[in-house]
Amino acid sequence: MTVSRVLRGGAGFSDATRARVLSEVDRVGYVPNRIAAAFGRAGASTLIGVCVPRLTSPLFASVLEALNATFARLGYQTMIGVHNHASEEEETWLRMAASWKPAAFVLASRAHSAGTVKLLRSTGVPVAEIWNLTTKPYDLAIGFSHYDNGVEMARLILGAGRLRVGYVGALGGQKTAAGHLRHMGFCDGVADMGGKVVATEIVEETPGFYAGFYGTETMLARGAALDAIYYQDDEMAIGGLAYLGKIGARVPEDIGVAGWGGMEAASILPKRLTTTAIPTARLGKFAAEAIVSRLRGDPVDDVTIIETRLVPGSTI
Amino acid sequence: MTVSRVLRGGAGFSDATRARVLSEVDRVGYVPNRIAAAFGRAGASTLIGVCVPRLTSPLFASVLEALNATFARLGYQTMIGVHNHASEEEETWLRMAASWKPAAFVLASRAHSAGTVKLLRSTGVPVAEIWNLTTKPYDLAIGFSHYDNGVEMARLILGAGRLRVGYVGALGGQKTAAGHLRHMGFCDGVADMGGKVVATEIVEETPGFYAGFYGTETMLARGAALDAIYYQDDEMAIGGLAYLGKIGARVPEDIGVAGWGGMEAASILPKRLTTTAIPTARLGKFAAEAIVSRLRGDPVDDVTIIETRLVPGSTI
DNA sequence: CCCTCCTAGGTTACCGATAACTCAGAGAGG
DNA sequence: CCTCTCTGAGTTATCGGTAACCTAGGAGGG
Repeated sequence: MTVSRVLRGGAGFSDATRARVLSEVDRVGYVPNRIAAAFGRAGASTLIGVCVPRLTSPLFASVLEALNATFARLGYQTMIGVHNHASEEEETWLRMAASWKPAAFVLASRAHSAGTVKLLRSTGVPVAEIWNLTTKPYDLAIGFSHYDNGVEMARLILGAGRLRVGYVGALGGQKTAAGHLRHMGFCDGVADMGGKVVATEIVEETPGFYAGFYGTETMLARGAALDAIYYQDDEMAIGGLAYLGKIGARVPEDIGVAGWGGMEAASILPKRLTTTAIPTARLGKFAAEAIVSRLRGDPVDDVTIIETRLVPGSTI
Repeated sequence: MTVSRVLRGGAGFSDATRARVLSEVDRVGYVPNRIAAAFGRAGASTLIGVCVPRLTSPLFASVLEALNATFARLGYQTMIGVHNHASEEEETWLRMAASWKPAAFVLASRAHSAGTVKLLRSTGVPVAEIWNLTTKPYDLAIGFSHYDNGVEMARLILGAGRLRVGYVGALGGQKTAAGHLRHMGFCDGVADMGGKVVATEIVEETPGFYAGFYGTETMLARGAALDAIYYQDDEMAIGGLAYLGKIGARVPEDIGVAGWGGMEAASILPKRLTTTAIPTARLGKFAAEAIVSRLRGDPVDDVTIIETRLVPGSTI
């Protein structure tokens, strides 16, 4: 008990005892068993379950890196899950993760299955929903509105006098992803501004450079005359720019291009890409800090909007 | 005990009892407590500690995704750590992770501190060292030789008659990373082939598109005449190509370019990038399966070479 | 009919940290 | 000098799963 008290920084021991404990701990190389600690009292777990759609998306990787770094700094460990934009996979992972009795969950997904919500409720631990702001958060929500991002980009493009626009997205297996929300916001925004979404191409591929290249090729092959193309993300926009360059279309003179995400890949383009910058590291750090605050009983806002930034660039 | 036996698929119960247990488990929504299981017997843990240099590098993200997916499929959970190419950070993480008594560790780093090795030894669990093949693996090693990758690319470039070459890398904070090994292999390979590394530029930035762009600019500003440039990775090579395009240098006529990694970003280039393709998903899957085999007591090779593939491309 | 073996299922003890309780001794106050 | 309080430190019980052990009863063989 004295060792436990000393190591956890409590009270009830003298300075001499404290020193003796620390030296002995050092001598024998004692490492507290966190499994036992988490087992004894459920609230003592320092494990956090984090479930994201993919690890290979630059933006999610960045969010995860910030989450993990912040949790580690605050003394928590991250257990990861990947749900591939499928709510059943999220539920499967959650069932598994719940059996580890983590202190909290961080979920990045647009919607949860009924089973997921029931499971979360039965665990009773704090939950942070990140990435897309849901209308009715389960517990904590940290993110922004993808729909609004789409609307804002529509305003920027249409405001520049480009009325006949196209959209290129990628399913990557699922249409439940946040990109779909941006697409809907974009369409509504275009309609509001008196423009028209002349062409839409949603390829089956995983979002990425190639999907953007290929999607642009397919869409333009159908022969629509376009003033601008909005892409699901920057990587796709860069792929699209590569195709446009190949066919000799001048950007932004002949056609405008806009992406989303503010990804580093765009930094090498000769022109600055018109996009929406997402402060992924800030989002991850904030979400981790919010969860820890909640665990410590400190007051936390239920909903936190992470401000995204429309980057006008020079491709529109 | 009967419930435990049924759920873990053992013997010692009748079919009728089994059915009754399963229906009752379903009725009350019983979820086994893995913390308790891992606590009761140390060997029963299904937690795997995985430590990688970064989460935001496309290649490591891909390896991690494959590791995590394979472990999940085989009933294991992944606890992640990030060491930023610093062996002290790896040791700090390992000390923390060891207190969770994981079943095994997967480490992606070029070298471990003495404290790390001592800690690993004291835990006694299987360890897979991935990414770079060490000369003397601690337990299991799965990867390839970055040094040889550098030598091979030197042979390809010099074999194409390009004798005056440059190298552009990025420290990203640490020179202990595998990129440093490729650099050394490249230099040795160039010397063997009778060429000369005329210019070397190692920028302080994190490896990426911008580091490649900026590194190329800096290196060329020093005025060396070059036949080809070898980049630390494909993203840097793409950044370099962007700079070369900006100054009007033709590739490969005026100067050759080679990258490393076989990254998806290169798929949009008008020419196919000369590079070395790394089967990251295969590496991650294989490493996870090897660790699980070892945990199950099945025979496993201590050292597994994952074959990388030199992609001649058309930029040399 | 008895002995042995087998099977289905139950009982006990254990893992390590820690909440809650107990206790010894020192010091203070009357 | 006695009691009361406070402090440092020890003791007990607990969390849930499971290895190891135990037991009742049935089957089968001699």
